[in-house]
Amino acid sequence: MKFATWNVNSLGVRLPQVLEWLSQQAAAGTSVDVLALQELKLADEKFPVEAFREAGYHACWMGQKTYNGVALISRVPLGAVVRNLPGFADEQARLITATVPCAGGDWRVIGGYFPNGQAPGTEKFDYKMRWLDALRMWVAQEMAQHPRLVLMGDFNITFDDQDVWDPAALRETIHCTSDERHQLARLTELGLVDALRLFPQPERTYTWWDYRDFAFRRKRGLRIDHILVSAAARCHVKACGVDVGPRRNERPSDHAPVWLLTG
DNA sequence: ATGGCCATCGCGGATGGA
Repeated sequence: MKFATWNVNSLGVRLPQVLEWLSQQAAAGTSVDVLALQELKLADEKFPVEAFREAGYHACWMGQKTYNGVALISRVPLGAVVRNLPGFADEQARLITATVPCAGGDWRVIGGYFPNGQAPGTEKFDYKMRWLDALRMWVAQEMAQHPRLVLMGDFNITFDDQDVWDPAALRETIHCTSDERHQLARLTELGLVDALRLFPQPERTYTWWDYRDFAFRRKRGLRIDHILVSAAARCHVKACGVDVGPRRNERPSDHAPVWLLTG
């Protein structure tokens, strides 16, 4: 199985790039089985279900006009879909959970677009913390029922300074605060592993680069998109990496896809 | 020192992102 996550910053704009990337992956020998997408910025009725169907994918999604929006794209039909966090009232479409049937054992997949948080001390930061509390409860509950679980998406949090191009300058700024990292640590303490760090990665491996100031070219980025796996899932993990190729496209997303290969 | 880009909505420029 190959999993991937990609914040596309508007599926309306990026759909051709997503389809191109999926076909490139297939041509390279390992086609993507499950892709989590974030920042669709599309109302539900505008989701390009037909385009994905023609590419050989089923989909479930939770969209909203203008902002946010998440989807799971899968080669096989997805089951037991849950949208957003049960019990956490939220106007924003940020989470989607589904089961991927598999002969060797089903996979439970959660795709998330975590709140940005703006800056410590703001209303939006408080919302991010409350959302993370609710997410942790949900993931704990899901892990109890589904041992083989993958949590992936745009977390909008760096694990540590290795994920930051200039840790000194960005110390305690958004994505890098101790409060956010503490939340991320509590999430992993449920029994989840940061799959990318199971394998050696190139120096300065990031998943997001500012559109401004040639940040991508200058390797000034952050690693804020992650794939976390449960212990039962981790046994099957073969490789994990970031594909920076799509960041070189014309009119790229500011994020690059992260992928995970399992056996 | 400041802001530098991009998408959305909607037709100017504000808002949000990270």
